[in-house]
Amino acid sequence: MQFSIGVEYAFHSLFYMVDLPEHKTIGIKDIAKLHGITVTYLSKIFSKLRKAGIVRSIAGVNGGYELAKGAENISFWDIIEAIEGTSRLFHCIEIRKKNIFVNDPSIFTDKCPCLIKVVIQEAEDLMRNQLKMKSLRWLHDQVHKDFSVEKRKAIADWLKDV
Amino acid sequence: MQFSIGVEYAFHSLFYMVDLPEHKTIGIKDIAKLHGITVTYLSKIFSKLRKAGIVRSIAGVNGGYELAKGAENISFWDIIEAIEGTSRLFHCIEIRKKNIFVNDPSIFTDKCPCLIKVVIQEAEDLMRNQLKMKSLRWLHDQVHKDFSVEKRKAIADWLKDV
DNA sequence: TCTATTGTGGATAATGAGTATCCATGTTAT
DNA sequence: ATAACATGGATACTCATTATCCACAATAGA
Repeated sequence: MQFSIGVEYAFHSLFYMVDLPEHKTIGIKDIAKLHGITVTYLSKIFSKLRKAGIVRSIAGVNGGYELAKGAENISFWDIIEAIEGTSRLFHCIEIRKKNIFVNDPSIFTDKCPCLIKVVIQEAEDLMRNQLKMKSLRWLHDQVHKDFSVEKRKAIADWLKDV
Repeated sequence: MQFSIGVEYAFHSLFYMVDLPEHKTIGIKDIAKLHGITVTYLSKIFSKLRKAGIVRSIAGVNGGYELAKGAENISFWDIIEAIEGTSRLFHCIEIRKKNIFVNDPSIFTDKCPCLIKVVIQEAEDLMRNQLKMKSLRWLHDQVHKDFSVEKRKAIADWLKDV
């Protein structure tokens, strides 16, 4: 039970896009090369990010992607939910409906929703809310603080040429 | 990205075992019939619960399963971890290692562990801790509070005969 | 207008985890 | 001894994820 690899690709792709100069886009081709994966595969991931309103696409020559809103308004959970979808960790499929006590409805009248589901979803919400509090901007600033001058320059140069 | 169905089978199986009289065991066969699944499949789930120290097995005639400790000492998370394992939601496979900046090690010297992983794991820990606070006993008492006298009797009678 | 560049989406295959069953084996009360 | 019970190996089926190829649409610049 893990997040898909697409979440990691999304995080690391978006991380570099924070430094993109205003009105400059970056092509899928360049990010795919950066990660060593194919263009068409990464495009599926960016398709999800686009539908979630995290990035914006510009078609045609010199087109590409840019962040659809400020990095401070893109949370960790926004990115995860864009890739993983909105489904819950515990999806009660009501196996109780099949159990032997069901034959007598007067005896088997559980309250719905199932309490197990409620408890697990409440715990899940704690996690989600924590992830909603950390933004892509925060991640970017924390990480860049520890980058050397040379590394920041290397990234900036690379972004200039793509 | 969801918990496996085994988690639900485990919860609903253990729920009935709380009412089991002292030193009385229940056979896999009866629980499997209750849920409408095969004995061998449910035995895989109970094998995990046994290895996690949640239930204890007695082989041979009149054998079966019983809780290995008090229901108040079995948390929601204990049950989930027994079935799902201990792996984390976000397992950073370090795609950065493949990226183009790696060719120059003096430039690419990220601190490990990856900050993305740290943040997600901290959020996950909030969820885990919340699930560690709710016990099987608590679930049992909350649900039984709302059960009718007839239903409680039906369950008790069923447990007496298995 | 033509063309090279860039994103979009359908079709498809490979992989791997989860779901599920059957059967052989070991243990134990009667 | 035997019937009842758990255990573990082998196997197959299903399904989401991972991944690629290709045809198509959009667009900037020659």
